[in-house]
Amino acid sequence: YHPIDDAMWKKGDSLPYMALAKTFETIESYSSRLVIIEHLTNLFRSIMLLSPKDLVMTIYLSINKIGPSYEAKELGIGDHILIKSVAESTGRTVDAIKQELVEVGDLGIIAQNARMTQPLMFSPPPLTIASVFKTFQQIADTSGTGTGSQKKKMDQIKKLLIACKDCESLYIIRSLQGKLRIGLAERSVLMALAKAVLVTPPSTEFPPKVIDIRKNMRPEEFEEKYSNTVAKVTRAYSQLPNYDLFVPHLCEKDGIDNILKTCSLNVGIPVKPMLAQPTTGITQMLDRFTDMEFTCEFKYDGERAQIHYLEDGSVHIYTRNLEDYTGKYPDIAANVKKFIGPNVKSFILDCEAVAFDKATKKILSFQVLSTRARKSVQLDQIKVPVCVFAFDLLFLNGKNLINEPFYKRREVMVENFVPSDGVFSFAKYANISDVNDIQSYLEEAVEGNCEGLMVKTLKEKSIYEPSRRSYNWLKIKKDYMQGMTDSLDLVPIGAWYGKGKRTGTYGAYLLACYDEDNEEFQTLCKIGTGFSDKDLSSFTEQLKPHVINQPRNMFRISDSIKPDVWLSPSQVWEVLAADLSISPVHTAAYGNLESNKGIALRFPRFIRTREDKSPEDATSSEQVVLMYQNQKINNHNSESKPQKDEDY
DNA sequence: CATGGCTGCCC
DNA sequence: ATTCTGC
DNA sequence: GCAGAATGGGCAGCCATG
Repeated sequence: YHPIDDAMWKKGDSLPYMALAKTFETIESYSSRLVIIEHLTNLFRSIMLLSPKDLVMTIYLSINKIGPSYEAKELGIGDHILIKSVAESTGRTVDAIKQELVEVGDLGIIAQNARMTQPLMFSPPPLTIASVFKTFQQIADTSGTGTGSQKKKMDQIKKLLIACKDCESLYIIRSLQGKLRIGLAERSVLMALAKAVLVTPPSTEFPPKVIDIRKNMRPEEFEEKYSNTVAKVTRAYSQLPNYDLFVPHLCEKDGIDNILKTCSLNVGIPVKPMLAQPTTGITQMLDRFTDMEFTCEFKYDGERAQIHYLEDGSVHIYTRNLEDYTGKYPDIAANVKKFIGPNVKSFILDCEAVAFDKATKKILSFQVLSTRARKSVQLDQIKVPVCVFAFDLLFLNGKNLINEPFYKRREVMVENFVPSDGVFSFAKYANISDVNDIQSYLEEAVEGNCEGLMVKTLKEKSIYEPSRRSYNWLKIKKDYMQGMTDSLDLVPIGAWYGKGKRTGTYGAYLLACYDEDNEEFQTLCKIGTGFSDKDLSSFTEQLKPHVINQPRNMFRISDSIKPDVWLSPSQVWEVLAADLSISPVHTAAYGNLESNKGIALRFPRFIRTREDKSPEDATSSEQVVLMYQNQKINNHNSESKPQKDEDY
């Protein structure tokens, strides 16, 4: 590939959106990530030479964002508005589009196949990367009640669609849906970016001296440089996850060499957080950490909070996905001075914010935390107080700690922060390695209203490096472990058509338990995970004969749940879940715990069919209530309080 | 001005 | 969040 | 083992509708 001669535009031309759309089309036709990355690399090489100003916008369009999470506005566009837009621009009804969606499984394909029927005085100019990106930003900026902002958004979408040629509408629609689904996500985009700057080094000359560095290099030599570059680039990005700032540094002369310095950690700018991989048992965990020292920590059920404290005393708080949630937690900001040691001037602390009952000094459930207001919260209006549980320290007093081993980071954290009742605490931990000790520690964690344990290496491979392996930590929850959580046996009574790679089969089902007293099926959850591809197609076949036109009278269903098809009860499926919650939409044990509310499953997944059971043998509503009441923590949040309190 | 649907984001 | 799948 | 793409419950906040 020659990045100048083979590009579909010339230096000085505006970068056509078609160049990106065609690259997406190619990428979509391959499943090998190596091939995918090579194609995107080539596009990036051309852009860096011919239209360098458009590189950042192209990256954003490739990862489906319009800016860094912590500052970008959202599109505020969903399937509803998109279907309406496609319907209007093709002169068809919303119902017709929805009907076709069942067969096609992809709104983008429908848009691509349709002829746009808007009358045009003259054909609009071709889309450019800049015009598409700008329109996306304008859509995000469109807001306001009574101003018809949704209509305005639809008009902007329709304008885009009319200007689309060829496969462009496919990717415009998918971008607006927030799902490109071409087998490319941020990690591969970063690898392609790294490869592009390596293969065709940024240069002030045009054409540059080096078009393809591989021509003067042995393949092994290139491969080594490449993996080195990827490591540096992804590392740098995780320290400065902002393409507006990061890309210019990368494209400087010697950008790669200096990238870790030019894109260093900054207090006030979020860091990509370390994440954890699920582990099915203690043995598996021990296998992963053979011959390494590790530590076990309670895994609290709250919200990840990366707390930044700047020298000027200001505080910023970011979520797991780098959203700015400072406005949600003014109480944490106000409390910082209560929990820092005397020498602390600035820090980045990795924590979990957990709902906390000050009276009983107990942790409250995630569901309670989620009722907290989220925007511009005033200190005196806080209804759900939180306690911060800190577990890692990434930065202190101007010093970057992410290259220190975990035991060291923890040491510095414990030295410099001060637990404060109901306000701040260290995540409880123990440096244990014996299987039985870990087992009982896990039980203790669950007893203490936690989800389970986090397991982390202390010395070897213990630096804070989300770029290399984003799942370098392990998590153990009791529901991952066989025999530690009761499963449920439930009946599919409805189904939804699958989308994307599940087109042609049902993609999700509505499950119910059986209420013996009323002889009715009551819904407990939808389910869409745990199925192998084979399961998906065989269930679709098996259940087809059981499709019914109307829900049976013996189905208790809330108005807000409308499956694409109803099913007569015919099978029983074993299902696992992490928790049970009070539900506004599901009808299991309706009114039993709270008036007008039922019970639902949290994180439901399919395990297997229960060939030995018939629908009436499914888990009963009574059993569901018992399971709810047996939870260590629930939303009534007290063992002493009777559960039934709806009438007094 | 209340309600309900849609969206984004948390898990 | 959980899970499956191709590489 | 990674990266990507299917899918879950449930909440606040925003906007249209009546």
